[in-house]
Amino acid sequence: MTRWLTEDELQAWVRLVAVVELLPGSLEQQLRRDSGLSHFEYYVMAMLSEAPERRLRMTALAARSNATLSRLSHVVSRLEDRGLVERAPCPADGRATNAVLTEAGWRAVEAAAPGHVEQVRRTVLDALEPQQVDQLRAIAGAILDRLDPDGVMTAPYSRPQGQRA
Amino acid sequence: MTRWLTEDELQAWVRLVAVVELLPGSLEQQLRRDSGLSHFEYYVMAMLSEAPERRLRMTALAARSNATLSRLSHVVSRLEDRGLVERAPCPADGRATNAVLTEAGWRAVEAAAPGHVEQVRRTVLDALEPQQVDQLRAIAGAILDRLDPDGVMTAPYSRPQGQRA
DNA sequence: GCGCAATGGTTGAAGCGTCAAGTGTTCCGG
DNA sequence: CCGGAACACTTGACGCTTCAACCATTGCGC
Repeated sequence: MTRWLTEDELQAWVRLVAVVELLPGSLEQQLRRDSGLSHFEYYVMAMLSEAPERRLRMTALAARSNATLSRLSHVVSRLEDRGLVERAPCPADGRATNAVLTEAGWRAVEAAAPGHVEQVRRTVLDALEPQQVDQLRAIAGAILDRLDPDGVMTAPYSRPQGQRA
Repeated sequence: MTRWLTEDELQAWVRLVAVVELLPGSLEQQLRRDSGLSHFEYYVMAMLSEAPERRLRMTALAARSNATLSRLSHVVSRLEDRGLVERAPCPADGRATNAVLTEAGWRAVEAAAPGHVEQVRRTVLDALEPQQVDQLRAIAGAILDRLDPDGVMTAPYSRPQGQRA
């Protein structure tokens, strides 16, 4: 009783899978080469850089970056060793930990951002017509309603503000 | 001199990143739960199941699955341990190895396919209007021209044939 | 207040991917 | 043909993610 895919659906699907498979590697490669950061490390630090006080609780940071607390904890430990992030106990809740971007961390993000945005333009946005960008916004939005109904991952961007990618 | 992203571009980009980040996990989870296979294992075996004789040379298989030869070699070793795939030296070229799907491997793919297709429908295709599926096909195609100019990853599907995802 | 589940986070071992180095073929110039 | 370069992998060590177990703190029922 499986509803198999039509030819059109199959092609759309195969291409989407290929994009999903290839895009992370492309971003990863550029960032690692030019900034010595993994995409995940960059993303975590970018989230911190946009947060008030450049600090966020581990749980919030994990949600925004779609990571388990464990993964985040390990990564923050490594970033801490490199002096890019610091941990600070949360005064309001003794169980919680805040991750704080250091000055060096801020500079690292600032330095990495332009190259990253360039890469995004090169591989995605500049490949599309303006109307396709709109279509992509709608399509990705529709898919996200299924994948992430609460919009946890896009939360920081859901209310229009001037922010970098 | 960085061309920063416009509001529209930023939103499209943020959502695409979220999809790219979330979709693999969603597929992974369903497959692992229902079939005990990782998405990559499933994908490799699906490629084999569609190949003539259900066999492919390691290099070709690696290209189709966007993996390094090393990664593929490790994965094939594990699948071999589980009796789902076998290695056979290639008679035509002494350097080459063929990966062959076993009967058990074929049954595993057959068993996993319906659930996987269901998941694809649930999370992506059924979330979109028919015209959006067409748009997605064009958009993903345009991005792939940048990411994978030679169309290595979509090669098996470039010529229309009746095949499952 | 007291006990106990829930919350927030860390840790260590195991598994998978990557990278560098290695083995054995095949191709090819001379 | 003979030697070296290119090719098709394989292997082992290292790094990152996951998973399960763990500890400390907080909230809550009573």
